[in-house]
Amino acid sequence: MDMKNKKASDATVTRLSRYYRSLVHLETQGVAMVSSKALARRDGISPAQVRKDLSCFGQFGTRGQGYPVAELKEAISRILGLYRTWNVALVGVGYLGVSLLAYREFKAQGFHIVAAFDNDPEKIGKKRRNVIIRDIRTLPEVVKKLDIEMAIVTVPQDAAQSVVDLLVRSGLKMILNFAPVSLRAPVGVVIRNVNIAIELEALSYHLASGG
Amino acid sequence: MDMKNKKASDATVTRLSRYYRSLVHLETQGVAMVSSKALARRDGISPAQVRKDLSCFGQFGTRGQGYPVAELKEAISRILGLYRTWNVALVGVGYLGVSLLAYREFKAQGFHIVAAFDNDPEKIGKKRRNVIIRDIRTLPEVVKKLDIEMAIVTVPQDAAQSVVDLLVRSGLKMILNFAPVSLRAPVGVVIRNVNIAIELEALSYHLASGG
DNA sequence: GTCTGTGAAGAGTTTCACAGCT
DNA sequence: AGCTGTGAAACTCTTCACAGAC
Repeated sequence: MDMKNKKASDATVTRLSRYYRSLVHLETQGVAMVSSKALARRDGISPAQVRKDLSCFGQFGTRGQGYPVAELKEAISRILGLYRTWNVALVGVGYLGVSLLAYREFKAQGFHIVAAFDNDPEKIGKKRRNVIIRDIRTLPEVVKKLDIEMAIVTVPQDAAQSVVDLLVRSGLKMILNFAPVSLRAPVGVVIRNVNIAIELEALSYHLASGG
Repeated sequence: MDMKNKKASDATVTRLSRYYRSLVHLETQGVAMVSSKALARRDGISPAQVRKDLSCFGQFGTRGQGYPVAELKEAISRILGLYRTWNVALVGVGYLGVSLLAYREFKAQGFHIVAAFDNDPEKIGKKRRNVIIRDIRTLPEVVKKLDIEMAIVTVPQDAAQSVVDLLVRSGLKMILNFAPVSLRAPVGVVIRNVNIAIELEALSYHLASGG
């Protein structure tokens, strides 16, 4: 990967994902070129922000013209690692876990959930959405055998830290955590947290404080 | 609400939710006082950050002693609006929607999903997790009748904007959106987005760019 | 001594504004 | 003319450091 990558912040990477979606949409509409202004408006972002974000990774536009939709889409797909597929493990097959197994957007972006794990003997061995549920204790070997690089954690709070420890011991470096708890992991392991209850609390803050 | 509220950023409010969870935990452990340092360590945050965050809303601590766990918990619960219950509508009863209906953390924090809506005649009239699924067209009247103030949107991309428009017309001001698309709403309406695919993309960025 | 509360400094992010290309 | 790319300015958020309270 020979992109210049000055230093993209987390916020920049997140916006890149948005641009990507907009570009996919524009491409299906047959649009060939798009200006930072037009891209920005679609996402409620400033045109300068769009240009700065993109400038972290190279020069994709032509002055006076704008950005070529297809090429920019390709470039972002390479930056975000969407040009390839990723094998993903799902740990914790509760309601949320099952709904993620069925989530189409994942497969569409190249994220394949190839294994699911749980510790409930009732669940182990069964299939949900065509994925077999395995004993959590087999995780380290399955990770190696299936070449898994990412994990999605949807276990209860209490179990989350020990699951993360197990994932780290198994060599995984990318974890998406849905348990409502702060997790510790060694440097080099990237954990992203999705905390649905906290999102609602942020909303209720606005109402409660007289928004 | 007579708190001083200097100007709490989104990040501050999110951290408040974390502190709240830690405080709940500490209270069950019988801990009476906690220092900013101890609170911070539990969440991987700096002690100064904890103090600054709290200082947005008042002075809750005692110098030399720390913060009284029970009182601080109460105060944050008031700030975040957790001292009361909120009636919430769920729009879009797909896999994700159903899993949110079953999400215990919501009820524990006072968020009650009192109505679910869909536009699929197959689903309308049936119950999932003890909540009846209603015709989306009845939303405005049901919102009024059941005193609903928040909505969770789990419909497909294409439908998301029109659902948000309907919610806004029905008088809702707080929306939690799970559709992977940027939404427009008038000022005064707070929309928070949870975009699960984007989270995975941010992870894959780190791996793809040689993390 | 310990620990909070907070102004000031530092770091990071966004916006501005304009040079330079088409 | 229109639009990108980017240094500089503006703004925001975090950390520092210390006065003041126990």
